[in-house]
Amino acid sequence: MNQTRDYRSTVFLPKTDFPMKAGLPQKEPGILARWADEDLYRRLRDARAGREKFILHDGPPYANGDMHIGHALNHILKDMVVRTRSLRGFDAPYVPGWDCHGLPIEWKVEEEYRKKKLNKDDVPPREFRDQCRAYARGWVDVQREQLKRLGINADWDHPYLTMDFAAEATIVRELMRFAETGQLYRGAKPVMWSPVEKTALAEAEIEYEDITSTQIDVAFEIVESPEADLVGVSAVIWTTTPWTIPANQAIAYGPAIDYFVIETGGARYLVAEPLIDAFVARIGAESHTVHFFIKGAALAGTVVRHPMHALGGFFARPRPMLAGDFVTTESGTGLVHMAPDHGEDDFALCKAHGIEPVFAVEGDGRYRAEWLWLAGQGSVINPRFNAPDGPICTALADVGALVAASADYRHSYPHSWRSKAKVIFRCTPQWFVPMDKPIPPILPAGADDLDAMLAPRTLRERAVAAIKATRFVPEKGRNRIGAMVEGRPDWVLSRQRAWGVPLTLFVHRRTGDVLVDAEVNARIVAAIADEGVDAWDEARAAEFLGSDHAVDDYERVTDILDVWFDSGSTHAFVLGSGRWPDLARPEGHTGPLADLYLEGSDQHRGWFQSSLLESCATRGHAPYKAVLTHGFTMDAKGMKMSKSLGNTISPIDLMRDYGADILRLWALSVDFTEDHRIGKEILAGVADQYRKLRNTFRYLLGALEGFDDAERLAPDAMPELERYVLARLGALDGVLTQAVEDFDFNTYVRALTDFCNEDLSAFYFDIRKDSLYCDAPGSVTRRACRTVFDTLFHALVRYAAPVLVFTAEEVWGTRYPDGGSVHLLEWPELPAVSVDEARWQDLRGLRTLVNEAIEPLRRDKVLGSGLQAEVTVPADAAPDVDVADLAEVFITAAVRRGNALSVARTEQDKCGRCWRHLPEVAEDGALCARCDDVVAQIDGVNA
RNA sequence: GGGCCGGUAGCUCAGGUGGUUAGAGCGCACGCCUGAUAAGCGUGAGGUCGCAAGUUCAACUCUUGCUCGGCCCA
Repeated sequence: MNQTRDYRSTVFLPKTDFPMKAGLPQKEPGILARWADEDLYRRLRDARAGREKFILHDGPPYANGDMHIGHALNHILKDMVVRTRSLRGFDAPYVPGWDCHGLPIEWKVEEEYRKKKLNKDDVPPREFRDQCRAYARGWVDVQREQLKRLGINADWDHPYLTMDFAAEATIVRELMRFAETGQLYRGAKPVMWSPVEKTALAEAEIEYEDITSTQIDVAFEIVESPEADLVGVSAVIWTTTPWTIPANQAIAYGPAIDYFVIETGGARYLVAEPLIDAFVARIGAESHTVHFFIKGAALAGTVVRHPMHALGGFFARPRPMLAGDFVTTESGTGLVHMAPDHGEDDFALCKAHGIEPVFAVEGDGRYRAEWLWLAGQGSVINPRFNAPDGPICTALADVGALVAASADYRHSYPHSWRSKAKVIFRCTPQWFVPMDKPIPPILPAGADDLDAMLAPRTLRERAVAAIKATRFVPEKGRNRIGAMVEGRPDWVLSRQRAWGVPLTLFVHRRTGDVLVDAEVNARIVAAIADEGVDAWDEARAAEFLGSDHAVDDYERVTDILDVWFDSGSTHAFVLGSGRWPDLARPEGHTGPLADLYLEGSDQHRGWFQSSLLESCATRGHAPYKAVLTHGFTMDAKGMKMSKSLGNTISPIDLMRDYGADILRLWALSVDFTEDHRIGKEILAGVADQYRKLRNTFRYLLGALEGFDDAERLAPDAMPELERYVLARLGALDGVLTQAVEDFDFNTYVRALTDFCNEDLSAFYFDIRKDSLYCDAPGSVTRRACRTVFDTLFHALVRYAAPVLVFTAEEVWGTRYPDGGSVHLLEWPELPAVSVDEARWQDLRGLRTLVNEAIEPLRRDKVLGSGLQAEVTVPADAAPDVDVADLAEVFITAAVRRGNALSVARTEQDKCGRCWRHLPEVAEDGALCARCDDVVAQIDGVNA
């Protein structure tokens, strides 16, 4: 026994096959394949059958292009929501969907035609739509695989597509609800119109870019006025859209603005006072004289004539000067030319004075063939058409009305985001949903007259009320969508395109009324459910109208619906149709069908709003109980990602390089409610965090090797350290539970990692190494420790499962190879323990002080390991704790009490097995009493 | 140009209704251990809280302006 023996083989070291290095990119696909084989999604549905539902309704991404970082973030968050609710015991189904109709896809297909030198107009519409359908289908399949790779647990085999025939039929049915309740009207309004795509565009389809335009000053001769001195003077307007002059019908002035008549070069001009200098500079005059002042309000009743009045007809009509509160003196002349066809203010002001639009510009941007000036010419967005030497300016100059013209005005101008071409405001007949028209109330069963009186009267009022009733996370979303809904104009539903759901309406040719006939509508819906939107064909009109209506009496509307109407109806065809039994609400359910909509903050104007309006109009309430919004992902410097800047980061690349679990951990670590960043350094940090979590599991797995139930101890029988750790776990559980409730995932992840770092790795694991490695397997401390490890394992693997979906499965499978999927488990139930946490906090504070005191001795090479330190603590520190227990918690040799905190190197010899320095150890390398017993046992067994 | 939101250590984030030397984790530096080892432990250094005024006895926290960035809109 005098020989030093190597006791390594007698120490119970952690033992596991769970590798330290994850190799996620290689490992994850195999786990995905297993989930697919086992149909994990369906198994989870079965496991939660009958439970309370939590329904997240997936907003449909557009089926065009590869998954980008925004898609990845959005779907990871959705998956986290669904998985955490499922873990909490809810039945939380996840039916993914795609938005398939609309201009971008149509445009791509047209582009393919152009490449083949084909003209879209030569292709039969049906064939064209088939191509669009195939194109959308292709991207659905691509995106589905990319999203699956993120580990999203969804019903991938049964997604919803807005181009499914059943979906198209439901959208049509929803439109009919609007018609039935009088919430549709055909009006003429200036809408954003793209002459290139020949269609009206939604605001979402517009982008603004700086361009240089021609600016012109045009003189309109005053021919009548209550102010006699004004007759013969030229009212000067300034514009950057010369092409609108041929549609001019009035001039607006600001009633509060001061105007002057000035004279230069023999002509007299009416101009707003603050703008005189700029005007004079534009016309290049050397000098001018001021004649007289006139207040804007005094211009009422003044009439001018169009510079081209000699053309007769439309141009010969008098142009009134009208008061407009939108007129400012920021630029121009303080007089604004009014073309009701081509401006919102213009339209409204002229309408108020009985001046109607004239529809002079056709869809392709040319003037109508019979228009007296510029007939058949255009396009109006062509810079040369508007140029100082173009046809408009030339004609104006010829009649002496062009006072100034230069092609040098820089400003921001709307463009079609698809074609990048300039768009114009243009009056066209369009279909609208009125925001402020009184509509019949939708009342719950049992409502009385008072309820009816108090019910919101208009769609806008309904929407505002619904916003009040909705939970917003974060709360600021309520303010944002609320302001938009309160200020938004009527909803333009119609588009003059081919790829979309038709407005399946018949309009009476004489009365202009929309036909509302339940039988006709039923025939239309049935046909579209069978054949898709192609069924809305002129040849079928008689069939749809049936015997009650004469085909010749009705005009079949050929417009298609704004795609926002499609997506705004998803709640109807996904949640309300019964086609997805998992999403069915129990009998008698009222109110919103979705618990949650979760999208980027841009959707306040998009899907959140279109869904809100659609549902309020047809059901009287929002389709969702809560709305969760996330910000946008920026690059490492906080700048937005764009192809042109070359700073885009692809989630597909990240999964290849790091693995989906790293991407998920990133998404769930940042404050997604704000804009947030991603970059190399950030991902490196996330990867470090991941390794720490992984090693925590690895250590637990290793330490739990061979653990069985017989070893288990009740908390009451455990040392206080164990009960303290269980209490810490309980506190963590509370934080995580609340974080799930609040959708506060960054707190969730941080609480989890902090616990693993601070409470486990740096504290509990470190302290219990001695017991775990060296105590006899049957010892109370070791059994208590392993029992707590088991509890920790079961809790942590569940907490981690919604975040690190692949790693948690790997962890679970390592311990329970036949234990099924970790993702079928529910939230852990923890033993109830009570300890004085404050006392432990003090003790840990003392532990830190001890460590600080040890450090100088280490530096001076007096000692290395803390086990060589003999610590004196003040007598009043932790008075109720035994010094032996203090030594254990501090991981030092003996602790004794004295006056002040001090540390010295121990005199005791080191046990050859547990390396502790104890008085009973006869010499360095000999055994302490505890180890002597354990080794004897082991030798006995092996003998 | 307008509305809304945001800018706290290298990174990710905490910092009720203004009040002692602004915190955590990670990273980093230095050290320890070599029986979690491409791991574990300890100590430490890092912040004029975007900038500038103002209110106040006192502001990261309130007000205004500016700046940078973002979303939406024109």
